[in-house]
Amino acid sequence: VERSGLPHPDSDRADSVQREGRRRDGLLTTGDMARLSSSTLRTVRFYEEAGILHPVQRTEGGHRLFPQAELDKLRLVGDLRAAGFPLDEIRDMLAMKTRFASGAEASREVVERLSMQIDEMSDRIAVLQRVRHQLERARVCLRDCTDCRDEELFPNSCAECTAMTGDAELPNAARVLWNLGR
Amino acid sequence: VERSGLPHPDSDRADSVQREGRRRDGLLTTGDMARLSSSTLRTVRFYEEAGILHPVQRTEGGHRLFPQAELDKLRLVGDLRAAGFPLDEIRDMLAMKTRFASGAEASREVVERLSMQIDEMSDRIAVLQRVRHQLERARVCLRDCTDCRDEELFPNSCAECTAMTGDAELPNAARVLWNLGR
DNA sequence: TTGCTCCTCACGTCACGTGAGGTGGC
DNA sequence: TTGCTCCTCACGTCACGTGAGGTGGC
Repeated sequence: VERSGLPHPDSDRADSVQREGRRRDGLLTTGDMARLSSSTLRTVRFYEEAGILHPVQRTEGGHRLFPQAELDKLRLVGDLRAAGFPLDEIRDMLAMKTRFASGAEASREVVERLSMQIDEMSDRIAVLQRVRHQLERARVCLRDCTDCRDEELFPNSCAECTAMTGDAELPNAARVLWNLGR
Repeated sequence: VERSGLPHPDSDRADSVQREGRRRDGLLTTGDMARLSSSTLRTVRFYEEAGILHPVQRTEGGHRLFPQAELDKLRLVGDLRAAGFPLDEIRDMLAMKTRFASGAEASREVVERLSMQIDEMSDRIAVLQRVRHQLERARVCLRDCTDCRDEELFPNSCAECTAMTGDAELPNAARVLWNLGR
């Protein structure tokens, strides 16, 4: 399996300058890129093919060599992918600055784009929190059944059990997981 | 385009009993399922093929008919998919109760599974919050450039600008989006 | 010289989207 | 009878995973 190790702490910049890149010219191999971004060799190559990463050069043997800035980019892309943004949008965003003639204009556009993405992320976080809360409520309901000694009701008639009927607002997850109708 | 309308509010159970399903026998068509779960016809069919949804019957013409409980299931599956869980895991979870002989045992297993999923979700929420915070910090940095009137530095030498060098802790997103090296 | 690393195809996977062309049901 | 709804293939898509078979570089 082609995999990378070690998570990358966003902190400790000082000695990471020493550790990042084992080559004396400061360039990074595909493997360095993968390890230092917690991604994979395949992902680095795929992102190059997708026009997102650009090696500064290749060795005679065809090995890619990347500058440090490409590692920073890869880390950002990884974060944005984890946030759920598609590669097309990410690529477009990375090229934004070059599309405008003045710093003021570029800044306005990039800031607006960032605002939209921040809002999207807030929406996604809210969805996750809502679903998590539903699972938490379901867990509370079903924990009561840990003491169940009933051999009559159990598999198919749990809906008639007092443990279930007691609570008026049964969360949907509990109803579905416990095969209560309705 | 085969799409469904209207988001489903998790609340108002009372009148949804009337609105859900336009048929007098209380059964739901594929289209009803899609609309009432904010998914699509394709998704409903795909979930049946995947062994997750089960129509109670088909009409002579081959139209699927689902009971209300399958709509509840579809809604839960939609929530869990939005939360990032793979279908295999969801299917397995939906079948959990049937795999145990006693209610106590089933409860313990389901509760433990829910706990793991809740923890996973908390991790994902934490990641999203971290990335969102990074984008927010980048936005603050780059907003300063909205007043940029410099025609010398702009596209390529922003790294030398006092607006950038002033702040020691430039977030990675700002460095990458503004093409500052390092 | 020996490994470990990196290379290029190329097919597989997951969860659907997107038509094409045809029938059903109130 | 006219639409709108639903049907079944079947190929496409996105972001990689996963080998197979071969070479590079300290």
